[in-house]
Amino acid sequence: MSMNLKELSHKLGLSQTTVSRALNGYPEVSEATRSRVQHAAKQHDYRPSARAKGLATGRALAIGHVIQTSTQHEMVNPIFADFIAGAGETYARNGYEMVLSIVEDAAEEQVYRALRARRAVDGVIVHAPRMNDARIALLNDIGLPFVVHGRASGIALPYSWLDVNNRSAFGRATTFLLDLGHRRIGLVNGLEFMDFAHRRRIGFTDALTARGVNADPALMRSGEMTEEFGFTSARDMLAGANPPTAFLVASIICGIGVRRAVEASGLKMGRDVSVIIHDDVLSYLQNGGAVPIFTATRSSVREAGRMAAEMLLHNIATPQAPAANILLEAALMVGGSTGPAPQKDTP
Amino acid sequence: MSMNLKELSHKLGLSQTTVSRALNGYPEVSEATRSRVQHAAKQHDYRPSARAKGLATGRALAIGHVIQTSTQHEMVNPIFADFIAGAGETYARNGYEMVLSIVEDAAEEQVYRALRARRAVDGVIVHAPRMNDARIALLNDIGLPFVVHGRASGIALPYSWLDVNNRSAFGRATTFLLDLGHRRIGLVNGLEFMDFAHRRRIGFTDALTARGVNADPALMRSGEMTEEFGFTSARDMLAGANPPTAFLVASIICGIGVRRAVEASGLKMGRDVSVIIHDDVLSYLQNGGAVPIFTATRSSVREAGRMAAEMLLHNIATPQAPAANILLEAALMVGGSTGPAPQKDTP
DNA sequence: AATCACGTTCAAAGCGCTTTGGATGACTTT
DNA sequence: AAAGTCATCCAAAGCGCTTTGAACGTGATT
Repeated sequence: MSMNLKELSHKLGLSQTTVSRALNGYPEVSEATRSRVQHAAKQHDYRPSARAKGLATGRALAIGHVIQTSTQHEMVNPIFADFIAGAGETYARNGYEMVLSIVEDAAEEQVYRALRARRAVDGVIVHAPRMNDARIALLNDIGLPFVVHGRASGIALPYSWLDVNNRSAFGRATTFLLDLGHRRIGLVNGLEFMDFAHRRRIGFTDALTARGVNADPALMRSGEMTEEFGFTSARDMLAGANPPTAFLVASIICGIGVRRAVEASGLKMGRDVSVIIHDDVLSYLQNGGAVPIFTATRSSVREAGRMAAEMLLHNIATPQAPAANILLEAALMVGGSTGPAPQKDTP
Repeated sequence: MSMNLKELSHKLGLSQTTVSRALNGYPEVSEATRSRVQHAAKQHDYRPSARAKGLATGRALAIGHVIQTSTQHEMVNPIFADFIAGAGETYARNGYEMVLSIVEDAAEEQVYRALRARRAVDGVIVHAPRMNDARIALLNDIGLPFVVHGRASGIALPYSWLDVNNRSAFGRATTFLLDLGHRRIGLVNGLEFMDFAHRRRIGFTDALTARGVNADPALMRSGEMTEEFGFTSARDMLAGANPPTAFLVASIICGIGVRRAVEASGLKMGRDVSVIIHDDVLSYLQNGGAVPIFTATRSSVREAGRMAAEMLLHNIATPQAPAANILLEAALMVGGSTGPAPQKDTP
């Protein structure tokens, strides 16, 4: 159907060398022939075969994203779609392809090795790093360029990452609640072997102790960040002896569950109970319209995808460059879900 | 780093031909040498270069997924992550790769042409078909195998698709509400140039007229299926002169917005207002735990991804086979969001 | 007029596989 | 003993590009 280099060059009465060079912008081609070639290429919709080009150049012109799905829950990370939407824009602009591997936790190492051995990609983005994540050493080992979305506490050697300042974000949110008079604050966190969740808890507890408030273990939950988890966590805490007047919640999805629990308890969010969520600015689950539903620490994951992809392409282009790091600060946006702590009934 | 065929065959004292054949399961190799080769390959972690193999065989061993993101809203289809999680499992089992292209609506045709011309993929899955979707003719034209997730009304020629029976699902849900005594039912639908949304409306209105109930245009909204859209649609309808006692809602995300509006109006979902959603069984946004939050028409989009991928691989393997179609019936699952219509105050 | 430099073009090798069309030797068959 | 079968193996061509090294013609230099 569509033509190849041989046919195109034949049709033009030129050698494959010249045509290839004309199209790839090499200087040793006269401007006259270059434009003649470009015209013909456009006209016949010629595009070099990705495989042949990759074979010849040794570069795959593709980036891998390996996404885990826990066997038990079949859970897909909800921020994933927006992250790759952002990254995909960067790839498209630079002539790269994005290849996705879905993999169960256990087989993950094999997938990275396979990507490398088959020369299927020029680099990978590491998603959802855990503490002491083994993938970082592995990728260093096999020499596959990578950028981590997040960080992995406990890893000594330098590596490229892009992360939100989770500690500071949750610290500021906690202080904000304290300023409103809240003293009993519930934390609805992600799984704490995930690095971001660990950092968020540190930010939370540090901010509490800085004000002389004790972090009550009964008010801290961690789990897979589903709506149901938000609901049951908040419901149980609210049913306790000394219930919280505020919640700090790891995601908008959890936050929706928390709201459901608050309302199921006959309370009103923003009046009886304050809620702050972390908002990744998911395109399909925006935090309200003009005025945010939830007060939130906010950082666009789509933008993170764009930037992480750019870092990676840069790493690939200049392999000798040192590891780069980007730490984004989340914005604390006030919405309708927070207010002053309700006055205690005085006897 | 990792070795190639030449090195491996040299190390074994065999020709490349024999090693290649041994690994690819051809019969003209003795069992003794075959196992010797397989051992050595495993030991040295040899895997054929994807590019070289693709070039030699003419097959890409990759499937393309082109996902749109409207320029205006930067909206990513929320069902997307789970669909490709399902499809990815199928690909992994069959040695295929998944390549993703993010594209703005306008440039879509170009992306398909490019995938074909560059021989980057052996086939594609078409997501989110619109009515009279132009992509179907295009793909037929350029001869790129494809399977549509959904259908496109108005297309004459046969093509492979896998779809949920949206008309029947929304028809049954409507009848269910009518049986509960509801007569004023609001429809919160997707954009109606999307084929699935169109079919759902037909199912809804047909079921109403079958019972002699008029479909009130004031009770039908269509838009991008965000939480905010669900909220504003329900809020406005509830504020009308003759408000609905029930809602039929296109997705769980919209449903969450509808619930917010119901509660903001001081009403209780399941008692004052009934709500039925369509539930795609998104892994990160499950419809409650043991007992569903929302009564729902339910069909797993992850399972759809698995099946669509299988259809496509089958189409590729046997190109002469006729177009295949799969129509899935959604399950109507009763949850806590529906109940009998409230009695009208009789004067 | 011979040499040099330069801009432009090309033939051919190579990337790492698969696959075609033999070769080789052992074992039967006649 | 010659011919035919069969199971194994191999050399080499080919997939569609990029890139090396050389050739060619033209105008400037000596």
